[in-house]
Amino acid sequence: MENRRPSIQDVARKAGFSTATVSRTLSNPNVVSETTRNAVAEAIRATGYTVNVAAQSLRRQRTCNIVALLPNLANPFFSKVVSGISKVLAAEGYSLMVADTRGSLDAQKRLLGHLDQGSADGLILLDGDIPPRHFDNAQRSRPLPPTVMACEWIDGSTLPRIGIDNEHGAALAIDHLHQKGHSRIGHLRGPQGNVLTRTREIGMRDALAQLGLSTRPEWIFAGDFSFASGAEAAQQWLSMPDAPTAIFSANDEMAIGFIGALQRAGKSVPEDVSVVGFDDIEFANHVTPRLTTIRQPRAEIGEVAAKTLLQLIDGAEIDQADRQLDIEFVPRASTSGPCKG
Amino acid sequence: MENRRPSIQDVARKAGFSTATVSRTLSNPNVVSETTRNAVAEAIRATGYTVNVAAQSLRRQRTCNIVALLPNLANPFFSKVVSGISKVLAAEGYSLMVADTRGSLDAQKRLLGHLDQGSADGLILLDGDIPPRHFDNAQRSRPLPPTVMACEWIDGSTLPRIGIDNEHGAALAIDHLHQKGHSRIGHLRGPQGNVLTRTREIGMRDALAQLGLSTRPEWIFAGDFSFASGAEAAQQWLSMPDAPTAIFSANDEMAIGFIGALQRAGKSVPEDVSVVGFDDIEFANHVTPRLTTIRQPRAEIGEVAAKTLLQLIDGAEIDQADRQLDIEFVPRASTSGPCKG
DNA sequence: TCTTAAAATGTAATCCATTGCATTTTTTCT
DNA sequence: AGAAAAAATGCAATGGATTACATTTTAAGA
Repeated sequence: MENRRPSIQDVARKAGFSTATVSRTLSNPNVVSETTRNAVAEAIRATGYTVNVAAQSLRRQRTCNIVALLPNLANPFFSKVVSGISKVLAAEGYSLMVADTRGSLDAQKRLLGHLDQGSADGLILLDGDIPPRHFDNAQRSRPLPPTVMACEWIDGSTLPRIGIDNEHGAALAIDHLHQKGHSRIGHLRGPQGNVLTRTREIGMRDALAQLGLSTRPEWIFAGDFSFASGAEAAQQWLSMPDAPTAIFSANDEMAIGFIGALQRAGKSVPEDVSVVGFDDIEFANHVTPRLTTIRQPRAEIGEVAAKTLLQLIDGAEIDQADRQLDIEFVPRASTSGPCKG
Repeated sequence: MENRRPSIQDVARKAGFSTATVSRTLSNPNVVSETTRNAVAEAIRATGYTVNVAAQSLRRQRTCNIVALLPNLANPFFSKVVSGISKVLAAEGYSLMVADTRGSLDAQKRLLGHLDQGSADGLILLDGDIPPRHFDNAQRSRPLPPTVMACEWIDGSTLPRIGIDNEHGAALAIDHLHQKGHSRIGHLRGPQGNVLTRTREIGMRDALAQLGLSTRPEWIFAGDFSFASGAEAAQQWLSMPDAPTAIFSANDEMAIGFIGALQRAGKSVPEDVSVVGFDDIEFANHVTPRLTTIRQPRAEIGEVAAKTLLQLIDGAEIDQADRQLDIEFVPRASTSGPCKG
């Protein structure tokens, strides 16, 4: 009672050919005769053979696995990007392995092991907060596998990256608020040190300057991209004698947390304060008031990142090291002129 | 200029030992002498060696990969479950591969290939809508790898499953509405054919019956777990002469979509209609009104599923084929007595 | 010190598919 | 029909790590 999985040997024996021929039938059918092709197909059916991917990877020196490193799997922003990645990879016969970078230190270490172990043919990096030395070939004992960054990026790195023009996005938000008549504009920041936090804030300040406006230090609220941090900012806003009439939030979740907390305190949006978010997560279109925001093509970012990586793996040169996809300003109901209420 | 990655041979040569000893040093350090251990460690450092996982998998006949099949990666409900899975697996040295089951037919097929190819040591199934024949050993050419189901499940299958008592959850919602004084209670259903849809609806009907109540066919709104379908249901509700005063929604997203659409139509919740959701996704606590719902321990479901699978892989017998984790009723602001407004 | 057990290490087979090269078979052309 | 070219197939090495079994070294016991 043989109970191991059938190997290519079993198929070869049953079909009456060598393993070489069976292998060729599978990977390059048109070099074998039709008769053989049929015989092999039949033997495969009879044995229930499927290729052993470990052996295949070992011999071919590639795994057809791609690793995506992301800060937080549970975050709906990323999950849609990953969904786009997954779609493209699946279509090309690659499998996607995902790994949270924010786990225990131990997990973090094991994860970085993927960079060395040859467990993946390539890497998609969605977290800009990983120590850059891991990605600098000069400091590595072994060259980095093909890698692209998406959404976030590591400063100073020359890895290709796919994302959007965050400063432009911020400018769209500010211009809109200005057009609505606001001049007292505050900002709900992302986490310290994050590249998105930085560029969105810079974009905001530049846009304000362009319009001859400026913000005030106390109008910049600390946040970390979470609902809760938006709600905390709302408390500060409420206690402020001289609060801004409009807020540009570095992402939608904080904007929604902010609005929710204000509403619970008896304020209304946009009557008491206008709010613009960033990302256009699905939820933004279903809260009340519907959130004015900047749309990022999340699934597309994932798709383009995956395609770029596959090109890189195939040895192509990437012409555009910093590919910026189009964003869109989405006016909805969370903004109006100041002092309407 | 040798440019291939260092293998265990290179380490062995440099350390002056056989590959067997190097291998043992790595996988079972206490069977080699301390001197050797140090020499090997030094050689590893010098060469920059890391194990080749393909070769290791081939020889050991296991990959340390786990595949999770889920209907939709972009769904925030699942992403938190996956996050829990990922956490446990990472801690045990396993990698997680994720695959959307709802892609092209081609993708679907390739995905099911994971069941055969030995590309994974085990499988976590989060989608109850995969044709059962793929999971029935009697109909398969090869026995299924160790598999557990989480959240959803396949009817009639004997695979171990980790989830919650959905009927009980529904009953909690109904009891609450009844206590608030509602007797005209409607339901926002999940997608047709889904096991969660079915059990939650049954739970609702049973609970109503228990209370001597019943619902009406027109009070059962079709849905598919999306925001949009909740919003559509709201339109129907608005046009209804004899609408229910309370709605139990099969998940939070539909509940939120429903509430948002009502608010845009000038109605308010809970004054015009009370709403109870299901799941307690993070959003639920940040919308206005904050959503009364049934909390599922999403991360914990993922963790328990992963642990159970690892036990199964280690050959343990699973005593509880249907493990139900505790749920919690979370009263918030979207429910009140009827006709308050 | 000699014997025996225990510890440490080495040898070589094994896991399975792929592929360069050699060989055989078939086709084509004169 | 015979020679040359093309197509089909086979042989055997290869990828890298693991491990049963054999052998050597060290430690323990008498």
